[in-house]
Amino acid sequence: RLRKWQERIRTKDAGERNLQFALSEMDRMASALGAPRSTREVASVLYRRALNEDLIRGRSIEAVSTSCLYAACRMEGIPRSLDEVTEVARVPYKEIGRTYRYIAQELKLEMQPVDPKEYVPRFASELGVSEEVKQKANEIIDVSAEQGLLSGKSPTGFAAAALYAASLLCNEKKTQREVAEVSQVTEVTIRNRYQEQIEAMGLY
Amino acid sequence: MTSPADSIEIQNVVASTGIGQELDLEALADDLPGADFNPDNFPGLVYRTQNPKAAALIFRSGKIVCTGAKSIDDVHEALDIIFDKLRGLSIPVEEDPEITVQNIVSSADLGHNLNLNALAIGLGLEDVEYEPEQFPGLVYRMDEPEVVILLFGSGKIVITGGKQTDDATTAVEQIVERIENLGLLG
DNA sequence: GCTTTAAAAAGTAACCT
DNA sequence: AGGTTACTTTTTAAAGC
Repeated sequence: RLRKWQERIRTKDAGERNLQFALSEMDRMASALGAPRSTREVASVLYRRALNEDLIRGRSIEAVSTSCLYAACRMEGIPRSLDEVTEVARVPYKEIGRTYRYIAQELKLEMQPVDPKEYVPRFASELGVSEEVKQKANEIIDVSAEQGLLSGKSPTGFAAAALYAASLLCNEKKTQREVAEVSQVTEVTIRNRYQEQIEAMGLY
Repeated sequence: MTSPADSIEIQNVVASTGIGQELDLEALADDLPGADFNPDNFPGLVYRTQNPKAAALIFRSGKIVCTGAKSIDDVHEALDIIFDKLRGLSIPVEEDPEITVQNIVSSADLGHNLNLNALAIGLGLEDVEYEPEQFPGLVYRMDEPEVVILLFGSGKIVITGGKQTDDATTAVEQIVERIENLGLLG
């Protein structure tokens, strides 16, 4: 009886210690990603829910913490791509993706696909383009998505191409290389999405 | 009018069987030309047949997995070739070992582009996995028949996890009906 | 969970010319 | 800029770590 009681305390203490570690990890990554405090709070709520529903068994605290932060950014409408998250994480891309899908399913988060427009403000400010370019990029995204070009495409690449096209249309040209750098997408992908988008806009 | 069900093509059939006889894979690797055996990487010996094209994983226990065949008949033909090769090596093989089809992978074409974003919401986010950042296909798990369907923006789809030939047909009819009811097909 | 095998779908990426 | 190769997803059995 005493053993069980001691074990319970030990488990609870371990859980608390692990929770503190998870919270500090999420805080570290959120800082590195420049995510606001609200996002860290959402992420910590997700982690506590995962802990309460025993979703961490068989997975690393690192992977669950990282996935919660990735999900929280999306839920707050200020997504970080899996590539960006991987850069500040201590677990590989594939494991973050797999753990995120598991957590999202089990916690019934019913995550909507990321809207490429949600990447525009951040990429645009990193590129240092005007408000006009942002608006044009959003317009390009809406028009080409309505024409069915978005299905299956990476939201990051879609946003990157729209920003590249918008920078040309607004005479504030950014090179494909510059856009590729801030969006973590290859120039080949930007070129491919760009061609489809300007055709959709009737601008070729 | 051709229906999507008519576009179904079986792409791969996975089946398991066994010869009811323990095998010395090291010796078998030497006696079977073209056999790949790397016990450090994987416990099974890999043997490929050319006609029909298939790959067999042969285990020490005598159990065999056959994959890559384009039809159930091809699975039987490929395994018969392997059974005969083993017999030719003086390894006793039962007359007609039981062969169990474990998985059939098929492809089909719905004939219209799909708005995967709308489809994810329409089919129910709880039953759907659609993460275009990680993979361009929408993953839909169907209960009856119990198969997994991958749907792409082009309208092309993949049906996998079925054990019977008509699972794919039933699945395609079901998914077409669901998408039509959602007003998302063409 | 991982290792291996096959196959389709479409997107993205890496590498070479 | 283009082409090739290769990886992402799903399924499934096998024996063993």
